[in-house]
Amino acid sequence: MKPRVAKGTRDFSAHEVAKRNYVMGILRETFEVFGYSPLETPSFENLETLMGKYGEEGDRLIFKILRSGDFMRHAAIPAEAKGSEIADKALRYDLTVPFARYVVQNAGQLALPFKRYQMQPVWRADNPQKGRFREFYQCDADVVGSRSLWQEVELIHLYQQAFQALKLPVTIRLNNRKVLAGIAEVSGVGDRLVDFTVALDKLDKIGKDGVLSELQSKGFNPHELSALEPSMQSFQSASASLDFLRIWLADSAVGMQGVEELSFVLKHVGSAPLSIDITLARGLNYYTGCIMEVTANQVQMGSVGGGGRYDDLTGIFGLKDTSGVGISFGLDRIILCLEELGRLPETLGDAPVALVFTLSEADAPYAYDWAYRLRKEGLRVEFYPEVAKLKKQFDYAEKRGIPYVIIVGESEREAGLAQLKHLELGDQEALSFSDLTARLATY
RNA sequence: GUGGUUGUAGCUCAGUAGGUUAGAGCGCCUGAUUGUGGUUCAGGAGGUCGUGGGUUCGAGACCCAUCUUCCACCCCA
Repeated sequence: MKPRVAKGTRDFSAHEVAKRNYVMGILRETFEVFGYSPLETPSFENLETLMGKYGEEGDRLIFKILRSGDFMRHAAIPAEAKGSEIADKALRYDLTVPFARYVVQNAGQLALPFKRYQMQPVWRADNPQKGRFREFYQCDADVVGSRSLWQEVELIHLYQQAFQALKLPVTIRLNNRKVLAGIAEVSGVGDRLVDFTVALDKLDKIGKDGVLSELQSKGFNPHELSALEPSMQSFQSASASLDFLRIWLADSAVGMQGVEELSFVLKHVGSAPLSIDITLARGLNYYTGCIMEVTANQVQMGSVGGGGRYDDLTGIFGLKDTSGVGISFGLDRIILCLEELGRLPETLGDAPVALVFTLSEADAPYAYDWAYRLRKEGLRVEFYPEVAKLKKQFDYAEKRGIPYVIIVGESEREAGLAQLKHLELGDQEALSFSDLTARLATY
């Protein structure tokens, strides 16, 4: 059997972990600056906690975990066992639903509004593609217990500040589910909102004709199609699109509310790289108010983040009237974008600064003692544990990206010094312990 | 879940209309060089050709299944 990682998963080498830590560090810092506290939840939840929260498509992509022991014993008809009969747990699909579960479970203790951030892997049984994996990290910030639109403004600024710190130019696209509901309402297709939004969401990809023909195949009649057509135009500016919607949706209470919400956010969001996009729909069906999506400007990649407001999420777990709004960063895609643009810092080094050579069994204790003392000084030092040819030890240091080599042999031992050699420059010097420490500390 | 694509040495890849012991470059190991590498030279190790069936006198090449890679759809970070 050839060893390999499971489909859609990856190993992370030291270098890749360093990149991930760099991005997560910036995100953590930003989250905390904005007043969010960390939370971690289990890798898997009870199946019923997750099922039905992500739409029909989402249910299909949830990784289910077989019951332990004789997992067939609950199946009424073993030959036709249903997933829920032989599996009772599932890997988390996102961080939002486990968060909602946590909020409801601890409703009594939490001070509202409750703000949390969470950075953990999630799993989806999807087919892999560019920037798309079956195990990937999400980094979320959510707040529950406040209907204030200032939360939306704040989250947009959080996006702005985080991506600025990451040096990744992005565009935040903003829309509101209520606007979409309003459009459907005034067009007489309020009962088929989902079909409409799913098709509309593809406008930038398949064009107006593509959207129309998809709607047609879903059973929309010509009259309805022409009623919906105004939603597929492009606008000069955000204010122009809002002006248009105010007239078009005047007869729809929900639509007008959506327009007012958009214009409030727009008014207070200042210089953020924001664009109103009434074709933005997003699939997750728990969103009820504002929805947003972030795309990198110079990289061909799916979205690097998304989020929105959900009024009923905790309602599913029995806690009514608790509105929430949150955003998500796609860590893996962000790293891919930064790599493509060369925006990752070069000093992500994790390697030791020096490798102490072992020349012979007799020299080893003295050489090791140098490593021991340097480590007590807090220096990252590696000790070569075998007696080996110098060529081999040099090659090892080279391959690991270790800049300095320390050689302590018989003559150095007698002098109480060590040779410090810089691999790239090739220069070498016999130094005392304190001089050597000072040299490495300033590297 | 659907459609296409990929899989040969540690890595990148050759392998012609099915025909003896499957090749190259890089890397790796050993030596020239018993305390100073990166160059050079000489030698060497390493492959159940993704896996399982099938066709054939004969399969790395052809057929089927399955897994995997990448891409697209669906959907999404």
